[in-house]
Amino acid sequence: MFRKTQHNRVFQDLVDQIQAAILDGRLKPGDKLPSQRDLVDMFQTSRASIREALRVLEQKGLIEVKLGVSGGAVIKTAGTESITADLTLLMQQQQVSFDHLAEFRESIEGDVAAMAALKAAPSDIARLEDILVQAEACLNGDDHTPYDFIRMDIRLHIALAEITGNPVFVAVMKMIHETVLGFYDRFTFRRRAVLEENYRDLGAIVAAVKAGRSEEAKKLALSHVGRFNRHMKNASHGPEAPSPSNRATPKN
Amino acid sequence: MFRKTQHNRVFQDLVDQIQAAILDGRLKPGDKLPSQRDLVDMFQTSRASIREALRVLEQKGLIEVKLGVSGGAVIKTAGTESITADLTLLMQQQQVSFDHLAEFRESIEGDVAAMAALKAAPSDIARLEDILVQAEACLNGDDHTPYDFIRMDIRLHIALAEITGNPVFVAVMKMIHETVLGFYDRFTFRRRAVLEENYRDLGAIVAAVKAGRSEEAKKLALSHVGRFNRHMKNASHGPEAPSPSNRATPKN
DNA sequence: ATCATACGAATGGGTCACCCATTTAAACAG
DNA sequence: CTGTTTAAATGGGTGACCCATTCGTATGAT
Repeated sequence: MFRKTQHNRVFQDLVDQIQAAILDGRLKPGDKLPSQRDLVDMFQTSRASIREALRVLEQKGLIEVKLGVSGGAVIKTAGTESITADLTLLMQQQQVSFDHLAEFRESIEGDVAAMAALKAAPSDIARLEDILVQAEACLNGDDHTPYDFIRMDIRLHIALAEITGNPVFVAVMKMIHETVLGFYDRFTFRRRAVLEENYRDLGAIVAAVKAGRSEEAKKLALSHVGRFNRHMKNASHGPEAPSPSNRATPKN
Repeated sequence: MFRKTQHNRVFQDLVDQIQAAILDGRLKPGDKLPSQRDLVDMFQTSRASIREALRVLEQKGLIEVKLGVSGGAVIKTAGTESITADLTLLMQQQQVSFDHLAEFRESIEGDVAAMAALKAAPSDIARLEDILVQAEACLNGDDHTPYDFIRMDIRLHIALAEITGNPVFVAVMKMIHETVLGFYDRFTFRRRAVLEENYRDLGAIVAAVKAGRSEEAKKLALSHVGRFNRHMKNASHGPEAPSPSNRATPKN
């Protein structure tokens, strides 16, 4: 039951030690780790092992490695990026279908909108309305690009999640929308009427949030998501079932 | 806009390629990657870079590396381990609190129970009832271990998610519960009355699912989760805010 | 023949001594 | 004072090498 002698690999020890230092607060975001060569001296190990450890910490999203003199590994501010990437990965592995995502969205977006309506501060409202303005620009601007409008749609939904103040909702929301984005390559909306309907939905949701009407926001978000999903379904006339495009996890 | 020459690090290219092969299905769980030295020949790179790539893939939970002759890197079955580890990490960084998780649970578990009530097949009911029997054994058996009962509680909730047929719910549910489990080291339930109340809740939920009463199942699940969260809150009388035990990411 | 032991090959883990590209700051020329 | 060059420190990368683990196989005693 006791662990075997030296059963830990060297790089794992390094990862544990550095991670513990970060979690204990001995290393704060923005702090810089010693150079790889100094770490070699400190830990009495080889540079390759040091680098494997840094690679793992980097992948975990705990540090960021920069090049050049006085570059090095700096402790990153905690964020939800890595977990979003991992969940996206899991979804791709498990062959999650668009219907699965749609069902999940319908379960969660209503609650998010309702919570946002209860918690929104004036600055939050301003941010939402700013996104609305940008969305309208994408809709009516000269360079009318449906893809940009969708980006704004997603930004608004994530903004709602951020208003809840709950990072779990933010992480899950980002994950869902980033994965959904993978479907747009095939089923991009080209009908302007659909986009306009979408825009009106967003405006109504923001108005309800602004007024603090949580139940109304919830109902609007639900019908919005439901209608969106139906449009996506109608747009999918392809031979096989929709599946996300096979790009690797982006920007990781 | 085009990426700079060789802007990718070598190990990142390797990670992307191998990961894409796994996600495409060209590499299936159980398959074994070539040996590190063969990969050196195939990719025309150094062994150190190969190993950094394998380390990252290992950390992502995509492969498992074994020692000895005819050891090597085997593709792992998709799992939620790495995601759970990441979420645990976030919680340790105090970015996610128990309250956040609790709020999220209350948002999602009701819908899961309702969907399960609508979709449950007789075999699903049998499985739920089997779990109930085991939970009762943990409660009344000679070796009365609260921890085992909690495991059964979690198994039942995950079983409900599986009945929905939606892998997104399953993944999210596993993630949440496995993370919540990290709190039990400090706030283990020792009062038998709480456990019994929990058990009655579960029985009622299963009964509602069996009868196909989705709304009733939803309400029961909501009150169950809400009461559970209140108990957890009351149990936390410690000086500081509840935070998961500081063990490193388990078995990763 | 059978079983136990010893050996050797292949593998991942680890180390060392290098070299290169990038980046910054100091030194220098105008 | 300004712009340019240069040197140093850093992370990225490579190849040769050794070690511990593991397993198949050969060897040998029974």
